[in-house]
Amino acid sequence: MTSDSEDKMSEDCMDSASVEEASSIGKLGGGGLLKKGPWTSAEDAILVDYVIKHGEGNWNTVQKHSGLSRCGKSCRLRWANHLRPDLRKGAFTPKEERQIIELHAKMGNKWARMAAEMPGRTDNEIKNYWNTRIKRRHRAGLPIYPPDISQALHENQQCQNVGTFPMVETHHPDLLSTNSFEIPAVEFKNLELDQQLYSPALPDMPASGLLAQGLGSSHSDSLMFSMLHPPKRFRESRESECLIPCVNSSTADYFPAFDQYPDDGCEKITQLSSSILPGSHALLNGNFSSSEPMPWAMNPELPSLQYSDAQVGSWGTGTPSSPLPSLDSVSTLIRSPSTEQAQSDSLSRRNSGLLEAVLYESHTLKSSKNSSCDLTSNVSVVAGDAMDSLSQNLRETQWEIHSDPISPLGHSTSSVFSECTPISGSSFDEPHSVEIFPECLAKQEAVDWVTTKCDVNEENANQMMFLRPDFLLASNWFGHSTERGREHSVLNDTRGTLLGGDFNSDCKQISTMSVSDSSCQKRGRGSCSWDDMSTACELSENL
DNA sequence: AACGGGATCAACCGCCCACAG
DNA sequence: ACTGTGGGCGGTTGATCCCGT
Repeated sequence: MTSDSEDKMSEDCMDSASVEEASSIGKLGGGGLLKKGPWTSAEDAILVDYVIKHGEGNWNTVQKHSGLSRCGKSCRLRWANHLRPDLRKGAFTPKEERQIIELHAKMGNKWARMAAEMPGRTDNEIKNYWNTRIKRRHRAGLPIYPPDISQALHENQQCQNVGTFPMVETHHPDLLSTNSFEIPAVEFKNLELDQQLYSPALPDMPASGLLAQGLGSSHSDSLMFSMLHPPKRFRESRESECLIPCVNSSTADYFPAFDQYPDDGCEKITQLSSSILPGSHALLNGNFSSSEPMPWAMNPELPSLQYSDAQVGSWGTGTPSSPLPSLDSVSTLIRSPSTEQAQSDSLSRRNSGLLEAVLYESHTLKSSKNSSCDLTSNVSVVAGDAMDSLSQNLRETQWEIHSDPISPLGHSTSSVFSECTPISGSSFDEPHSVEIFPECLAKQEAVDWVTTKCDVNEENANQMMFLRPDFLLASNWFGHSTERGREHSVLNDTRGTLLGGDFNSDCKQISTMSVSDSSCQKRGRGSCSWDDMSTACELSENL
């Protein structure tokens, strides 16, 4: 449908006021005016009935076949976001929250693709969650991504370069479609990293992500924006079906290594998650967080992927006020200089353009701290090496800045760097560390287990209920509490009842514990969200 | 109890792409 | 090659909820 046609269709969707008026005068139904606004249980039932009989698709025929006075798009959305029997309703679990952040670091604002990685979750849910989280973090002066995410990402950047795993996108369509930022897999073969832990996902860096998230220094803004803002959107869904082997599969499917740690709780998850974060937004987004609120993290109006020129400029220029940390403090812990040198030796000029900007950024960052660093100044480098160099810089940067134990990915970090993790008091990124004590992890696992069980049951319930003959008659199946216009799943409420109290309690408890014992080097997630934990930590500190 | 502001989320909007004719 | 249609996507809006004062 063309924009015009769709616009026309949208126009056909009259506003709520019109709906009420029309309803009162009997104009609804039969293909006349189309209703807008909140869906009623009856409408849901009609739509479900239609889908059962006709299947998904042909949404514009819903009105004709079912008499539902909704435009096709509205029907599709309602089905996809609320009525699908396989939906997982309810709050995101800590595990899911983590996954969202990781996926966003990897994909950017590709909500649909992210949703595809999270069975039962909708793009809308994820988008809302993310936007809310971003607002919160901005307001709190926190970076978008936990430092560990970025660090893990950089770690993985190299690990995946090993290129032994064929999974996931090896070339992001955005990149391929927009510029020369193609990173030949062969370029990674020379890299040596024996991080078995890591999965091999190759960088999946949407142009928009790379671009807006951080490569955009004031210097590179103009350069890369022109390069990376191709047609506004690049069709990804279908390509993803090819590139992502397990669309709509479980996390374990997408990240096969999960299968190895079915019971290890979030630690394994974080370990694994670190492996799925190839160069991406986080690369240049959240990983610059330091123990102080970043200026660029203070602008609450900027979209998640956008930073002011001043912000990004400060990265590249390495001004005295720049939050950039020491770059070389831990490089040897990560990879031997010889390895890096060897990679540098493999530089070529095949890839330029964006990569130049990447490397330039990398170089600038590093040189800002240590002008004697022998990082190559050649801005025309192999993509792999460019990213590697940048990764190295950022990793080092983060290592020094974020020796804090707060990050949920601390496990992965610690696992990667073993016992070398410096002890730090706190960080303002995740304002205060929420360290995972063994008992905390146990709680996390317990919560996850309960959540999982509930979800399973919920899904089963959905599926079974969906098959019940009285399903369509029982509009309350949806658990709609029309009170005050909101809809709540009965199941969700039940789950919330089951989890809510203890969950929150655990969060505060964990936060208190971690604040009180910053020497603990075990880092990772608690049983609550980062933001919740951050908030709890703040409260703890205030107390 | 009333109020205000932030948080949340369902729904919509505008744009775009794939595909069939 | 062109056009129309179906459908998907990301961004935005607005209603409601929640919580602190």
